[in-house]
Amino acid sequence: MTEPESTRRQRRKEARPAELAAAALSLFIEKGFAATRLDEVAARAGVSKGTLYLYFDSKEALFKSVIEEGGVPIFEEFEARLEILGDDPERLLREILRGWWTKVGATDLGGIGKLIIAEAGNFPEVARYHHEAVIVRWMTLLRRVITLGVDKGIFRSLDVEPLSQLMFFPLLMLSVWKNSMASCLVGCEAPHQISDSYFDTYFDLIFRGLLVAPRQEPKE
Amino acid sequence: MTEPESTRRQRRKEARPAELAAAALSLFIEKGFAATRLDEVAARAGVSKGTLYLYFDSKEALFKSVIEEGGVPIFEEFEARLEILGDDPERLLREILRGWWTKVGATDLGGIGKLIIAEAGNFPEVARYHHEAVIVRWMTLLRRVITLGVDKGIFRSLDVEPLSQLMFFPLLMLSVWKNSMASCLVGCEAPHQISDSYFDTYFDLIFRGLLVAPRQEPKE
DNA sequence: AATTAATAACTGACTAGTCAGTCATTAATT
DNA sequence: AATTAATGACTGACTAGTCAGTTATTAATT
Repeated sequence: MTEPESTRRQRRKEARPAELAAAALSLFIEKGFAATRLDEVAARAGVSKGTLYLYFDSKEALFKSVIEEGGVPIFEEFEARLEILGDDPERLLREILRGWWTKVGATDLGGIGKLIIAEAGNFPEVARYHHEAVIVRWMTLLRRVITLGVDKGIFRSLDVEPLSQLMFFPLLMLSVWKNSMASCLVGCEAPHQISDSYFDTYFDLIFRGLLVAPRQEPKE
Repeated sequence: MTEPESTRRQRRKEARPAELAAAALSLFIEKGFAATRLDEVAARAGVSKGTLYLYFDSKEALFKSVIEEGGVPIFEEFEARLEILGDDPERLLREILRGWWTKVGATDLGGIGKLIIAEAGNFPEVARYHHEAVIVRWMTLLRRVITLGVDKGIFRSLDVEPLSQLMFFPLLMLSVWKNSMASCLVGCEAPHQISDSYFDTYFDLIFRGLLVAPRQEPKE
């Protein structure tokens, strides 16, 4: 009668790949590809290293798999939901930006951004894939909505390419920050942490910069 | 008569540390800490690995040195130059943002940002040092100038903390991007590269969002 | 229902290769 | 001649990847 469940080995062929991928993703984000030990990945997934090699051919294959599984499904799901919204550009734009944050930026998937940034030099083809399959598609969505707003005369006629990047970068940077610096600054006295009013100020600033006729702010 | 200079070994005690640090910085930025080989650092600096160990105690000491040398002097130099400017907040703000870009973001030093992001998980104390010694000081400068503008009634009275981050993040992200994704997207067809009008649109957007009374844009 | 045989998921000790760090030797400088 | 900067072969610790063996599970037999 010695810990019947927890110590006995389990056979769960279906669940292993996803569990291993999740463990690998979190460790790759924490430590980077090269500094991550496969023994540690296996341990975090609750299996031995040998099991890892039943499901993935090599460390690099594991890395590629983690990148390729993450990001794409979420984008496609989000894109599908967006279709049914109207054609109010400001509403759509807020929806996309908030949507990216809640579905990606604020979740574990946000760490993929940091990971890609860190490993692009070592895995250019993986970075290119992620760029094509995820980043470009989100940016294209943004550009379409911004162009819609410009055509309708609601948004100012600025250069759409840099504009979409300027919309996105504060969110992306925040997500990257949370997955790198944030965890090592715990306990550091408050200033220069990300405050709650970040999003309010973000939307205020960009929409005032973007709209032809911004709403008046309340008199003081 | 076989290449007298290039093959003969040189003794240049003074120049070695800086040359080794520069070689290490560029490789750490390209590949990350763990994936960088000390033989490669030494080769790039034109010496052997043994020489590296004459000037640095360990790989980690080399890393710390590279981070601690880079960034701080530039900030202090810039801060000193800024004193002699007037007290026009908009001009000062443009000067700081442009100054950061030309002195840091667009140079090799910009890569330190990417490096810190990538390695913060493995070297939290180094990340904390860089945060305190560089990031916080630039942000404090920004906040001081923004507060000055708000007090003078030139800038809108928004929350200064997120505002300074929102000013800075598009530049930081651009710098990080150039040191990670950019190099692996060469030859990728034009869209989603960073265009020349990025800065124009950046300043346009943030100052229209920031100023109480933005300049009128030219009639169409 | 109980026993036995067959399957394959899982394990971890092992191998082969890599790389941070050392040190005996070489050669430039004083 | 003495000093010391520079070298690169060497070592030992570490880890990606392997594989012979173990055990949970399922199927067949009694």
